Amino acid sequence: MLEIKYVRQNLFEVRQMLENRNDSADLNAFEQADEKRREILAGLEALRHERNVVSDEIAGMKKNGDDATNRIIQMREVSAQIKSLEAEIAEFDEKTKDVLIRIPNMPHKSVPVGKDENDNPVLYEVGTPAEFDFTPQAHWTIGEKLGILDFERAAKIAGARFPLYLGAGALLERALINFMLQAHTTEHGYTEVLPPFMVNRNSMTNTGQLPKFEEDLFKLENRDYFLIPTAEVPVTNIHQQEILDEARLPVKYVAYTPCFRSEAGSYGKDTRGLIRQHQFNKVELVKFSHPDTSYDELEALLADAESILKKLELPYRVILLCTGDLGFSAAKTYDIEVWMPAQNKYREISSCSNFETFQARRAGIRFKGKGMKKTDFVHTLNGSGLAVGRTVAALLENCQQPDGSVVIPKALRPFMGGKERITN
RNA sequence: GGAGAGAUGGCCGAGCUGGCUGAAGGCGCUCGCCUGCUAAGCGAGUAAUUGGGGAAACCUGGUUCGAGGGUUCGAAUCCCUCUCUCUCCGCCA
Repeated sequence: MLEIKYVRQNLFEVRQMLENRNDSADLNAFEQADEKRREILAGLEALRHERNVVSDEIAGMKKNGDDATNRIIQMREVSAQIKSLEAEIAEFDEKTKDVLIRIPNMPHKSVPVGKDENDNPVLYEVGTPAEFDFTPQAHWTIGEKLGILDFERAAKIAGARFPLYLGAGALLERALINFMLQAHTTEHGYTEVLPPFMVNRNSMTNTGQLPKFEEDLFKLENRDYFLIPTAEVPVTNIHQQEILDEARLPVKYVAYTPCFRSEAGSYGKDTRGLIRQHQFNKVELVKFSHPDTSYDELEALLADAESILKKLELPYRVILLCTGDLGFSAAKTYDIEVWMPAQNKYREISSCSNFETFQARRAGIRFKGKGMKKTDFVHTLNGSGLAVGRTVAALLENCQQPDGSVVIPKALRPFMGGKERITN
């Protein structure tokens, strides 16, 4: 959420931002309701002041045994007025909040203006896609032939867009999770957490999934719980409504969780394979940073995520999301895209973002340090480190052999019980 | 599922026969004093949020004692609803 004062005083900039993001938040409704609200508030506060003063007077009179009946009668009227003004102001309050909570974050100055994903600049490429002297197979073909992925049976169990890993496939998924957690905890200084996989409405609102994107989420019936679409939600909410000690910053967490997404509106996209599933595993990095250093932290976060791909020797590139492709809550986002030989293109495998104070303001996550008179909002950041299912897909495709087997990258072998290759 | 207890400031914890309590006391923290160093000791200060005035120091209004509603001139304190936590019993991993 943007600060209400900021929106009030920078209507032009906010309007421009909405245009750059192709967003339709109703600023006019905000402007009107906000003005009306402030107008009423002035009168309301004066009346409240009167009530407070006279109530004290009445207390004094009663203490002295004086008759306070007149004042009490007079205050009855004031109280009634306060009550009606409060009802009135609540209406406009709700209207302003309703718009405010649907306004996306302001992009960082370094974010290029652009219409959609085609305008995302490629920053750099790492590694060279391997040359195959045979036609590389899609990962789902490789997986099914090796008997480690079974989408048909998964569909019987749950439906389309669910994975079923078997044997070495299940082991591979688990090994990758451990491998990533190991790297981030021991080499990059993150603290491992294992959070709830369902959260309440409030937590979803804090991180920005709600109220705008409810249709993307799985919700439990008859209970106000949602399945998490990313560990960002529970982990960022660890510190909601807290005031952190400045000396503790940055606070860094890494969490493995499954992620659940309805994928509403993506019918026909990536219908085969592990790329787009209703349920997938992800290792997520989350940081609570001092505002002054949050963009350094973003670079470091990106590097932490990249390091996994480097260790796995998978070719990838890094792109910068333009305004038209930027997520609702993010001020700046780097996507890491891994090379997929069968598709002959790069596919997103990680998304690393700085949310600045957008989520912190919604969630009430602040910090205070020595010499600070007031608290300040932290900057929250997060990034996939990495999406595990997509890593499996990339690994199967990039490491496939002419005979249909898959060679396991050296760095991963200790997590696979020493296994060097997946064969039939 | 049944029966109880509770939710107060960074933390612990009073208050809860309505007004002088934005909130005692302690811990922690900050500043000063003292001490050869450390520890101890002494003194002062220390909630958040939002509006107005001021260059600033600061002055000043409103709101906030889990959330929402009600009673009242006035509520942390009384009433109702909800959420969460804890204890005991039952059941179940």
